[in-house]
This record gives sequence, C-alpha cells and structure tokens, in this order.
Amino acid sequence: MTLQSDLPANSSSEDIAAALRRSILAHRVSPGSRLVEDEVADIFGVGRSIVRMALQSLAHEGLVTMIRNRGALVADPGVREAREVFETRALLEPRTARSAAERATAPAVTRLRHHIEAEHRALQAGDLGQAVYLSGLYHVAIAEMADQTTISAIISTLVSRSSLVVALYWRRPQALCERHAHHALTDAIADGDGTKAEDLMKGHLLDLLANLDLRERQPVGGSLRAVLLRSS
Amino acid sequence: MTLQSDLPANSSSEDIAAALRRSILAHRVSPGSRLVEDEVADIFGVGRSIVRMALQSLAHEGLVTMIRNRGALVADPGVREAREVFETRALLEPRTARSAAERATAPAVTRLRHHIEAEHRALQAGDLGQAVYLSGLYHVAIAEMADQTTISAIISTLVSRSSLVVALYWRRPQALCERHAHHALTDAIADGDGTKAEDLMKGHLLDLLANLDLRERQPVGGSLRAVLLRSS
DNA sequence: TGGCATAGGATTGCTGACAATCTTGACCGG
DNA sequence: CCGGTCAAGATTGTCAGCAATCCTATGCCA
Repeated sequence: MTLQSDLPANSSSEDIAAALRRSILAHRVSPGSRLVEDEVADIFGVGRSIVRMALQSLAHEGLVTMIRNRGALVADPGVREAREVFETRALLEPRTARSAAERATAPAVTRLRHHIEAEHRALQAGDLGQAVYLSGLYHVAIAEMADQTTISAIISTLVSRSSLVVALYWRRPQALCERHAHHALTDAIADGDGTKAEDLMKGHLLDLLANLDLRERQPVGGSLRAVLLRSS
Repeated sequence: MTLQSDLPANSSSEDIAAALRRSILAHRVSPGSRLVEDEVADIFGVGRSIVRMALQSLAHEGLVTMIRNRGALVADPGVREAREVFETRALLEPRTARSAAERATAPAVTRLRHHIEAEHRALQAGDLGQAVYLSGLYHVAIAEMADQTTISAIISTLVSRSSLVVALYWRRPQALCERHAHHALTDAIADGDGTKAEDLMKGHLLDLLANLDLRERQPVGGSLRAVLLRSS
C-alpha cells in the first residue's frame, strides 16, 4: 500500500478519512486492496482507534467494505452497483443542476471553471486518477451551488462511488467527452438557463454510463492467494 | 432517558444501533436528548466502544448529531432540513414506486398490506410514534421491492430522518390521509400500474410536506438549562 | 500427488485506564 | 445584586494490551 500522507502528525479521524478518501478516489489504491489498521496507523502516526473510526466513516460512504474479524478492503463495486449508482445520480443531479443554474452567482461560476481547468491540467499531466477525482469535485461543486445540503451530501457520496466504478469499468483511456460536457454545462449554469442545465446534466450522466464496460468481471485484488488461484 | 432495551445481554454495535434507531424513530426519545455513552453502555450491558460505534453509525444516518468533546444528541432537524428531506424523497421515491409496481410479486404485495395493517393497529392503540415508525417501514418496503439496493439504502435513511421531522413539525394529531394514500398506492402496485404508482407516490409525498408546520422554531431539548432559559 | 488436520503468525475486537476537555456551581470583588 | 474566575465533577478522546478470530503453511497420511 502506498499512501502519501503529507504527515499531519497527530490528526483527527476525519483528517485520516479525508486522506484515505483522496487516495481511493484518485485510484492510488486499487479496489480490493486491504487497509490494515496497524499499517495505516503507522503511516499517519496515530493510534488504531482513530484509524478504525476513519475506516468506519468510509465504510458508511461505500468506499470501503468492512468484514468482521477480517478488516477493511477498498470497495469493489460489481456491475449491478455500478449501474445503480449512475441511475441514482440520474434521478438527483439533473434537477440539482437546474437549481444551481437558477441561483448561480459570478464567483460560484468562476469556481466551477477553476475546477474544469484543474481537471484539464491533471489530464495533460497524464494523471488520470487525479482527473477523475477532480471531475467528481466539479459535480459536487454544482450540488453545493444548488444550496441544498441534504441532496449535496448524497450526491457527494454517489460521486465518490462513481470514481471507484470508473476505476473498474471505464472503457476509454482518454475521455475527451468530459471536457466538452463540463464546459457546456458550466455555460448553461452561467447563463442561468435552468432547463438547459438540467438537460445537459441528464445527457452527461447517460453518456458516462454508456462509456462504462459493464460486463461481468471477476472481483479484483483481495488476497494474493485469490489472485494466483484466478490466474491458473 | 428511557430506552427499553429488551436485554440482548452482549450484542454487537449494529444491534445497539438498531435498538437506538427504533427508540428514536418511534419518538420514545425526543430530538435534542443527550445520549451519554456510559449510560447507554450500562443499559445494554456492553462496553463504551460498542456504543461509540453505534452512535457513529446513527450519526452517519443523520439521526444523531455528534459534537466533539460534548457527545451525542438525538438529531434536531431545522425547517430547512425538514423541507430538503422531503424534496429529496420526492425526487427518488416516485420513480422507485414505479419500478416496484413493474416488478411486483404477490408475496411482496402481501407484505405491504401487512405493513399497513400494523400501522393501523398502532394508530388505534394510540401509539402515534410507533405508527410513524411503521409508516416509514412501508416506504422502505416499496424501495426494496424495486430491487435497487443503492436507492433503497438512501431512501431508508431519508425515511428515518422524516420520522424525526414528523415528530417536530407534524400539524395534525391523527393523520387519516396516510391510510388512504397507502392503500391506494398498494393497489396500484398490486395492479402493476407503474405510472399510477409513480403519480400516487408523488402526490403522497407532497401531501406529507403540506401537512408539516414549517414555521421557524426554537431548537428543542438540549440541556435543561437551555430549555429554562428559553421559557423565561 | 492430493486432501486434511493443526500449529504459528498476523490481524482484528474489546476492555480498562488515563489524559483532555467541557460543564457546573461556588466563590469573590465590585 | 451582578459579572467574572476558578476548582470539582462529569464526559469524551485516546492509547496500550490482551483475548478472539482468521489466514497461512507445514506436516501427516492415504
């Protein structure tokens, strides 16, 4: 496991959860990897109880799977969950994009464009994982513009899980569609055109789902033994 | 704090969380009440770590608010959150009801009717809290019929939070509308009429929202001191 | 060789104790 | 009488250690 920790020395469980989350969403640890409590605790320089709390948080978000007496794994969503996550987003995000457009402010739109730029830079630097992570932040930023904390929180976890799904099922290495979709959507929001924003978001999500390769797949990772058994 | 514990002696954190959840949803503990770790631990005969995990679970569900160094309170949603919870349900549940209708099976419909009967009995017994709890289970049962675990889980937490909202903002002591709405909805599902089920669910949720008294309200509960200060 | 039992190591589950923090109530000066 | 300060009690936060559990690998036997 290679987690860059930025050494916050003694940090709270939320700090640890955030650091782990970033690593998972940016695909620096792959789905199915074990997250051993002692190991994580040593990396961040904290006790195991802190790590346990952080892992439980991530488990509630669906980023980590905890199995009793066996520990925590980075979640490894199947095709069914992959589909469900995007279907749920399709129910929530279009309407939310409309609300965001209806109450768009100049600084908020600027923030959206900065998100897109950062994502673009990551792509050009070849860091696909980081780009996916930033792309998720863009969607969360829209949800926050809509000023509905409840929906915003739900979308945030769905976006997180989408990042795992993309790590496992994404078909095309370079997703050029992304950039255009986000640009067009941002323009609609900047114009305050709620209907257009709603439509664009809906199309964008369907597009993402269509670009997944949702064929049944053997669960990846797990123990080394499982990997070797599978390759034989 | 009066929590009936049914004494499962040494139970897991999920058992404790479930017991606490029931007590909260059935309005046996009021929003704003403190949930002291030692106290809960004694009631259920377990250690504090177990209780901590259970409380953290409930916090993630939005039923409990945890404040660092100050402990856990039963959540006390404001009018804004009340509205948002129902708005989110209005986005998710109608479509889910349609799916449920489209794949309805006879035993599942029977289960729905049993839910309604149980709710009815609770109402007649005068246990409004229990009735609200069972009414929530009815909605969750529909979500489960739709066979979408992701949406189902989200709806489940939203329904839980709705129960808190009802405890705080419900306008009319006897909600007769409920029974008719649930009956009609069940009929539509039994007939496999997805469109009708979707419409009925939408109307039902709007109806619920309309029956809330969403005027700004001083936060209830908390410390006794806060209560007394407010009444002066 | 292949299947099965078993010992060893690794990891998690949990408890008790102690430190850190907050609340409460009394005290004191104005 | 009022406001502020401070100590005592209550409660949470964290850690270290031990027990329980599971995985792995070795050895045995057919």
